[in-house]
Amino acid sequence: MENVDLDTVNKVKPKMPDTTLLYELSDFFKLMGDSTRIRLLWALEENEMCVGELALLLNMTKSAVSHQLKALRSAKLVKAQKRGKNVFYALSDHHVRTVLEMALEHVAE
Amino acid sequence: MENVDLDTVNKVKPKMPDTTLLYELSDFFKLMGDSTRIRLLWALEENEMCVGELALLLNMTKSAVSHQLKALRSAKLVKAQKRGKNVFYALSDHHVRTVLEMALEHVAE
DNA sequence: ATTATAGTTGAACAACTGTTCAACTGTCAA
DNA sequence: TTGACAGTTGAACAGTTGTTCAACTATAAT
Repeated sequence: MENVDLDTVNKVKPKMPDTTLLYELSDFFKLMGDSTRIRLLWALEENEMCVGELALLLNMTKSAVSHQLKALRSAKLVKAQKRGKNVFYALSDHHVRTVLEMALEHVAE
Repeated sequence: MENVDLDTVNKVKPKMPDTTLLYELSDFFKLMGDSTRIRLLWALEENEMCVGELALLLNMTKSAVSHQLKALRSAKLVKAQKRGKNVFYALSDHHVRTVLEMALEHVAE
């Protein structure tokens, strides 16, 4: 004897996005849900930088930075370019900028 | 003998947002970075619903749903209203809608 | 060739996260 | 008041995550 409105549930059910899409969506947000990665993205929005510069800027080890850059890279949020001994990273998509600004607006209110 | 451009680092450093803001920002994304919570938000965008309905819709226990709703509630993303034996949840802010659609656009490309 | 630096990688570890379970509160109906 | 149902809560557990460490590759300079 459940006290739920089945009509409501059945009305909403077909409007839910595809499961695959939902996972991609939450994976995207998961990637942003870490202060280190957010800082990396923010920094790269200002300037392309190599791993050592990013490490210095964020006061972290190169290893830690490299690990996080790898995550951002496999999500295609940043791209890497090797020049000499250095690997320079840059935003691959300025869609990211919009989302960041959007969220900042939400948070800052 | 570090091979980094200190000028770049020093130029970017003051442009980085305040630490507190960065944490709020990543906390916000962290909250979205879970498929259950995303689905809850999506569902509530269609209709306010009680815990039992949400549990049915998402095929989860009421307990699990309740736990996640609590997280969303303390972040002020949803609001609760008790009516009789039921507790109805609704989006407290349709800023959320914009961010979701924004991100969806990014993911869906 | 040798050495030093830049960056990457994988394993290990601690910290955190989401779900389950069981016990609980509060509300309605009989 | 008793019973049934809606929802909440905290502890426990497994799975995941981020950083560290040490070993590694690759490039440049001497």
